[in-house]
Amino acid sequence: MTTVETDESFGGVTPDAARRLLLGAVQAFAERGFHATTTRDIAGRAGMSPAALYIHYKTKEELLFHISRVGHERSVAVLTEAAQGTATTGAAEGAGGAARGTAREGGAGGSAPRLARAVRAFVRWHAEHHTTARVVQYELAALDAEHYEYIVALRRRSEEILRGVLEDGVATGEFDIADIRGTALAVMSLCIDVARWFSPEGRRTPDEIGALYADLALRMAGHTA
Amino acid sequence: MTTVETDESFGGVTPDAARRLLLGAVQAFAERGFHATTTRDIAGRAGMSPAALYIHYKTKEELLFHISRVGHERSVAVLTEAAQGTATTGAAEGAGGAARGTAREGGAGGSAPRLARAVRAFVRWHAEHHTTARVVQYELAALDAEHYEYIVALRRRSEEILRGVLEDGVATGEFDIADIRGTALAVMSLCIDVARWFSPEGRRTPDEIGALYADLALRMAGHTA
DNA sequence: GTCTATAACAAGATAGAC
DNA sequence: GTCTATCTTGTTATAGAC
Repeated sequence: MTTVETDESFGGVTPDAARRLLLGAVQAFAERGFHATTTRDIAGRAGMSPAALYIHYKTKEELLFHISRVGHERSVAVLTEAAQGTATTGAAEGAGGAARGTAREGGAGGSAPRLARAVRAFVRWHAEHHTTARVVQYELAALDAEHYEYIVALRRRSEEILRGVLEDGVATGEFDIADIRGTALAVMSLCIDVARWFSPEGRRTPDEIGALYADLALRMAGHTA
Repeated sequence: MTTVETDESFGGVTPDAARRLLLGAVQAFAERGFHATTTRDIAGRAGMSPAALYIHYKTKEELLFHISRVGHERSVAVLTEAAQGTATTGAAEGAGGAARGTAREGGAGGSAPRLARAVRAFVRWHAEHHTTARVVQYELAALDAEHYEYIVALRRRSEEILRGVLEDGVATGEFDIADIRGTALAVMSLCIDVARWFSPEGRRTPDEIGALYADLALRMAGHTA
């Protein structure tokens, strides 16, 4: 519980040494930031000499990119799954988009429970994986141009998913929102910032925060229970 | 308008060279982060040699502390002033605290307009001074222990002010909030994160974002117009 | 108060033995 | 695949002339 986040996100990475380096880098980057972290520190945490790092990753930046990529993919996956119900945003899916806009209210597929589930899951992820999330959210500037573009594309996906839920809810009359895009950004922003301030020593569990934030998001969306 | 933020926050700093260094440091820290910024870069932006920096500041960290301190003081002042009405939070003021809790609704001193004003002003500040705000909010970890404590104390002030407004509103029945502390933190978090994503090139002005966020905060507070 | 020059050191990354 | 040793570069901060 108060354990220092083992982070199963990188469980599939092989060989073993590469995974240990990734884990060490996540912790170091989260604690000190990318630029303040030395390759010696990372290698040390992985129980290796500085030189061994370069067998698995070409540069320190590549290590950061790897973390960012996996982290973003996980959080997008969590959000996507939780936001499922009637339909997600257009571009993200091939078939099944026809159901979008069907004025069906309430039920597991209703926009309100979809929004609540999405926010709760997204917030939970950011709290539970706050170490990874911090790196993922606040060290983007250290990526090189090409890698940065790749990550930004993933981030757009998250925004679109959330915006899709809000749009659906407005269409079905469940939500009352004047500025859908602005509200979607605000909700995203609220969730993301959890990574900045969350501490396992704090007085709330990730799920409690998720539940609170789901309620706040529904209020922001003008959902009248 | 699209000007690169002249930042009048540091207008009073003398001598002139010290102010130019502060301004250069803010820009550099915001663009690249504290650790990735070199003293050569800062001095260069101020039109000086690297050595000249050390006449005005003992270390690079001292420069960061100065920025953080002034920035936090400004944002707390902005929030305090905007949140004024009936009363602010207890500790913050000596006399006048007696009015707190007076079940008076509506008007300029009502909790709803106070919350709206506070959020709008706080958000505006974070957008307009996004360069300074970014440094102030995201480079705290680079401060040494003593300076860090000093800044954290200032931050607590902001939280207390906002929480005070929510408490007053619940007391007067203007707001409907189950978890006041959590909601206050969420509203703060929402405002602060503006510094991360705001861009002068974006489609909204600082005041427009402030207005949107004021509305969102009222919704989060369960304010029923 | 500012400069040029430099001390003192730490960083990322590589070479070559094992 | 990992190590020790090292190259190369760039960093903070200081010394001493002007």
